[in-house]
Amino acid sequence: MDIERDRARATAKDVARESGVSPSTVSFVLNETPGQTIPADTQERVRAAARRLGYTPHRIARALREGASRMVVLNTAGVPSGRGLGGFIAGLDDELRRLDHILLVTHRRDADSLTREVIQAFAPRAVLDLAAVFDGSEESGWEGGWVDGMAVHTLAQLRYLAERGHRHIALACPRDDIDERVVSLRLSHARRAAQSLGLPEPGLVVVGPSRDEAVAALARMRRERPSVTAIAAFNDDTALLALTALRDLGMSVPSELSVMGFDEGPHGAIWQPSLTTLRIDAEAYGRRAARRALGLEAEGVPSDGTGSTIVRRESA
Amino acid sequence: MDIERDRARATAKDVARESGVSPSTVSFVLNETPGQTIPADTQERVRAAARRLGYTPHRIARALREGASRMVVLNTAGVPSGRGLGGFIAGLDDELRRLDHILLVTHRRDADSLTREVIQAFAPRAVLDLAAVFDGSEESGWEGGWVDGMAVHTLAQLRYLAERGHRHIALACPRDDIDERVVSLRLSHARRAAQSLGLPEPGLVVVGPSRDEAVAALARMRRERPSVTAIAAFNDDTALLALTALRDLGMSVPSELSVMGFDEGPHGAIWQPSLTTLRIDAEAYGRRAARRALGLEAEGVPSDGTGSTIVRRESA
DNA sequence: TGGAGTCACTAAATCGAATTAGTAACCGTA
DNA sequence: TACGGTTACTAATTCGATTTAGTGACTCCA
Repeated sequence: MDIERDRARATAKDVARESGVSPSTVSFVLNETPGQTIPADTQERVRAAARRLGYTPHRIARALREGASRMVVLNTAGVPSGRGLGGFIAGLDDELRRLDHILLVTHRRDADSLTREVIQAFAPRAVLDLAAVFDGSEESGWEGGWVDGMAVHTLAQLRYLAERGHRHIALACPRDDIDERVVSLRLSHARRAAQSLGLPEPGLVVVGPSRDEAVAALARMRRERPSVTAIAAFNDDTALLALTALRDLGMSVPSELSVMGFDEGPHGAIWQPSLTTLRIDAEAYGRRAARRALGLEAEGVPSDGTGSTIVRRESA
Repeated sequence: MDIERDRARATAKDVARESGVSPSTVSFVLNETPGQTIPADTQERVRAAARRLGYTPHRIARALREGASRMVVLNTAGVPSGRGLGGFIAGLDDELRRLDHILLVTHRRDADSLTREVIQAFAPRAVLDLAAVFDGSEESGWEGGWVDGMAVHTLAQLRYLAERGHRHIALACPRDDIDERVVSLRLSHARRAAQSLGLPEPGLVVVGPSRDEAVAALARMRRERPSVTAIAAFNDDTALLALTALRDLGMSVPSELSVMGFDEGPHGAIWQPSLTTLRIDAEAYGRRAARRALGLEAEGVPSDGTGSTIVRRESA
């Protein structure tokens, strides 16, 4: 269980006493407060004392004074968890840590209550809500970030299929606990991508949530749009469900129909047939999101289409 | 991105002014401080003012005063994420919320640094580290909780196989990013379960991390322990990898070898052959863990073997 | 040599809630 | 009628870091 209690944690006052100055001076030295003139030897004395006592600022006290904790909350509710999200979180976490902030992740579906609660509770510097982001709309502050990256990645997915000769493509999207906004943003990206590739408007198949429903949906698609030769899935799990349904229908992949995943997950490699998909490296986007959340300039982070690679396997 | 800032949030002082009493009285009323005698009409005046102003206590200030935030941190690093974990978290979250605490989940692999950092930063009431819990050892404070539940569930898994006539069972465990301690605890549970069922000591197959390695491991098992007729996997993903490897080896499941998963995940149902597994309802354990973390009596939570059901499908 | 300006600091206020130590006013009773 | 006890509150302190407003001591230039 690991409850750890402060065993007489050192405060700024302790450091002050130890180094023979006032708490104010300790603060000035340790925070390198601009406009203060403190000689190098005093600074060294203070720093040494802080080190000796193992002083770490009490962040709650600091947060009370500053009016906000050095903390960013990310709510992932409703966003599928492929490798891309993992990378995004890793990048975000790492960059925030570098900026002396802490990332905390929540899984709440009801983003509203979560957001309000956490804000009330801890006054984080920022609350990032992935699902809200996918509203696609407007001034969410994420432009150029992961979301625009998603547009580029979606283009890469469709381009791969187009290059292999597919013109009539269907978009497979899930109906489970994934947030609708996320799905519809991906769809609009896909439509635009198809257009820019000179493909006809792609159709839509909703696979799931159950296996039977997936089978029914694909059978219907087969009847109503027999020209479709490839399926671009919303994510790997959707693709796998589609593969299962196609097998149930006795169709062979990829000879009769190709299937392509998105945001590589762990199961595609061991499926039968194995799943062709797109590996997304979202770490850089995570870093950028971190800087943006703190109101810093995001520098040196790629905003172009790099960061995704085709994982070519059997299904497409 | 959703940064929300306090737009002039009401403080206890505001409530005091509004209701014509002192901040102390406000605190007494709203916290129902024992030993204070405040007439009902005054109480009502204070509460009404609080309501009118939309007052919510500033939790950072409260945390500074109390020495700990009303918050519990759960680190899931290295624990596989089947449905069981999800349920555990849901139960934990819900119960903590009921107790006016907030749950925050982190994904850090290096639990140590995480723990230290978060404790320093926010002084949570408790930090739960699932991986550490699985050290299995001693006084972790979790006895009787999810971990002991795991022992019972493991027994249920092996019993199902035993009842279907299997005597020589191999335990399949993963070699990926799952914490070793978790794996070894499950193994010791499984050994004890086998013993209590009167089965011979079960063997061990390490499947993975790659498909090729899984194939090699199962081929070796086949050679060296041909009497084995069933595999009890560490979790669903391990089971699926084993199924894939067996297919690669041209073996048929379940006629030549049965495979059983653990802690039902989403993919087993759509696999070929579909995966027989165990569904774990860990929500009750989550609730119990919540109360325990806050030092309360855990009441009315099942500690016996209820809370898991066999999901019978094709593979075993 | 006196006034302005810098240096090297410190005292005190602040953030918001909780809590300890009081303090008037009243009530009963010895 | 004076004393103890309760009622209904309030003032002041605390948590720990940050920050504003100072304050002596010294330097420099006129």
